[in-house]
Order: sequence, then structure tokens, then C-alpha cells
Amino acid sequence: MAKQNTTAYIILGLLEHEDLSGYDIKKKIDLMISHFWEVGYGQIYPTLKRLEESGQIVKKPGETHKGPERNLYSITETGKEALTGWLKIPEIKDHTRNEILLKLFFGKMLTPEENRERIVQYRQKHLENQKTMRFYKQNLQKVLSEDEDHLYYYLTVLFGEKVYEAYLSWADEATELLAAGGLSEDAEQ
Amino acid sequence: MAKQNTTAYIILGLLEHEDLSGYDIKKKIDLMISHFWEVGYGQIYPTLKRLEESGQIVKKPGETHKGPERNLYSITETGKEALTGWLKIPEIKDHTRNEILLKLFFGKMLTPEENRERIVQYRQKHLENQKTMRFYKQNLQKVLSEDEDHLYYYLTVLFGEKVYEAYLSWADEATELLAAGGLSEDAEQ
DNA sequence: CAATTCATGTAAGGTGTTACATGATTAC
DNA sequence: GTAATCATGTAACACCTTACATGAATTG
Repeated sequence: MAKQNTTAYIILGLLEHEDLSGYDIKKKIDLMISHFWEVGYGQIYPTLKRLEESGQIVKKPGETHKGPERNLYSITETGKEALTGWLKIPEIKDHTRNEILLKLFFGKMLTPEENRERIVQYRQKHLENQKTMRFYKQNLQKVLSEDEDHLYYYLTVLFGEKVYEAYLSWADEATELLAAGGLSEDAEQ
Repeated sequence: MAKQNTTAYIILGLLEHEDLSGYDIKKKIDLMISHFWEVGYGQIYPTLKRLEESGQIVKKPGETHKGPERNLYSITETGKEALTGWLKIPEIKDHTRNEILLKLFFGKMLTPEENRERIVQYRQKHLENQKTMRFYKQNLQKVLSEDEDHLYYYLTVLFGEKVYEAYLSWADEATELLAAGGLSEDAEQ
């Protein structure tokens, strides 16, 4: 079962909403999905090819609105079935991969100041993320009733807000603990 | 820079503390690290081989305490330098990969009940995780002063506690929103 | 005596990242 | 005219997962 191929389902999910080009897909992912799943061009274009070959999407070439050549893709019935099939199965695996915790776990090898600095940077980054989530949340709240999709987008944004809040709260507590730890060490010497 | 090779640094980090076998390393990771970074045997054994070839660790074969043959590994000076080098550079990439949010993002294709059920399962799982973190936290608090390492382990556990708490809080709010959304839909029909 | 745990490893294949390559159009 | 954005793609690798293979020792 090494063929989860999540990228394919993200593409199918986006195409189920509207026809898009590879470039569009990348933009949509960056804007709406990248906070919980990042995808690069190096995955998108080959996956589009495979999805087309297996009849889950169709290419409408030459749909040039202006500018450079542009391939628009549409989802097929087969594609929709594959998508709902994937959506129905419960997600099993955790894809947790948190590099800062890994580096902190081995924090003894660095000075408390180095570790604290790392957490300060982390806080900074996620303060920005939290702001973004709040902005999205406000905008979505206004249009919640317009489309059923919006409720589900809202749920993901709410998740982001709560999690980034937890990151900030942790960062504050952690920097305090490190400051105290550093002090008690100084006191010992 | 496609060679981050995080697994190697996890192994080096663990060996910096004590000599271990591949099997020991797997157990340690499962126990203390897997909540934020999972590693399988298929990564551990080949990585040990590469680390040995590049002189970052050394094998002490035949250190059989009893039972089957057992290879104990120790970190070398080269290995320690590589480890601190990695620890010092700021972590850049997010490895965020949240499958439930992905499936919820496309939730319109399922019924509100199916989506709610997914969140209920998620809550259940992370309630367990939160309990585990609280258990670890209590145990670590007792031995905080015994070893400087414990403070850093504590920071990762604190992170886990806060994040799982955020998951639970989100799950509660999300199920309520879905119940409300489901109701208003019924009302419309 | 059966199941579980200890212990090490390989092979195959899927997934993901980075760098490269190309060229048109748009905004300043 | 220069920089940024639009737009598509490939190649090389690195990384990760799964399944397979083996066998000793311990526990019930």
C-alpha cells in the first residue's frame, strides 16, 4: 500500500470544483492548502500526466486565454469515483514531521541561548501564520452561506488558528523555562 | 540541498547519549520521538551502514549480552561535529502534512455525517495522545534536575500537550459547526 | 509448544525535492 | 529595457514505506 498518491487526490479535489491548469493548481494549493500540505511543480506535472493516462482527468489543450500556451484539465467520472473512494477511507497514518522539536530534543548539545533563539524565530513565524488564519477566517465568515464548500474551508482555517495559537503559547512557556534553566545553571557554577 | 538526511541526525543524536543497536534506536524513537518524527527499520539499518562508512559512527560487533547477535554503535568525533553542525543551522522547511484537513477540505463531496464521524475518530485518537503526554510530563517533572537533557525532553512533551489540546478543542468546535450546518441543510429541504 | 519479542537486514517501488531548461507576457 | 510573473516540463537524486526473509530466545 505504498501508493497513497495524495498529490493525485488533491488535484482531483481541486478539479472537481473547476477546470484548472497545472500552474493554477500550484497557485491554489499554495494559497489554500499549503498550510497543511505542500506540493511542488515537480509533483504536479508528472501527476497530471499519470491522471490523464489513467482516464481520471482530460486535457483541453490550447485553451489560451491570452499569453503562453495553457493546458486546462477537467475531471472525469472515473476521476470523481476515485476521489470519493479516497475521501471515504479513514486516514490512518500520521505524517508528523516537526524539525524544531527534533533539534530541541537534542538541545543539550547547544547552549540554552541558542535553543531560546530557535524558539523565538519559531514564534515569529507562527505569529505571522496566525494573523493569516485570522484574516482568512474573517473573510470566510462573511461568505459561509454562499457555498457549502466554505464551511469546510472554514474548518481547516479554524484548525490553523487553534494550532498556531498553541504554538505561540508553547513558545512563550518554553522560552521562560529555558531562561530559568539557564539562570539556575549560572547559579550552580 | 536534497540531502538533509534527518534520520542520520536522529541516530547521531541518540548515540551521543549512549551506545545503541539498530533495534534499540528504533525502540527509543518509537518511545520518545515518534510523536513528532517517525522512523522505520528500513531507514535505520541502511543509515547506520552509511554513517559507519563515512566514519561518523563505529560498530562494536558481537557485544552480545545474551540472545541473538547484536551490533552496538558508538558516535565518533566526526559524528559529533556533524550533529552539532546540523543542530546549529536553523530549520527552514515545514514538513506539514495533515491528511484529515485535506479530506475535510474536500468535505462537500461527502455527507456532513461522514465528515463529523471523521472528526470524532480524530478526537478519540488525540485524546489518547494527550493522556500520554500528561503522563510523560508528570514523570519528567520529577526528574527535571537530574539531567539537563530532561528539560529539553520536557519542552517537546509540553509542545505535544498543547498541540493535542488544540486538536481536541478544534474537534469539539468543528463537530458543533457540522451539526449546525447539517441541521440548517435539513431545514432548507 | 505456540506466540511474542529480540535482532538484523534487503529489495522494490513509490514519493518528493531540487535544479535545470525554455520562452512569452506584463508591469514599472 | 528589466524584473517579475505566467506557463510547462524533465532529470537526477534523495527519501521513505512496505513486504519479505531469517532465526534465536523468552514467556505463558
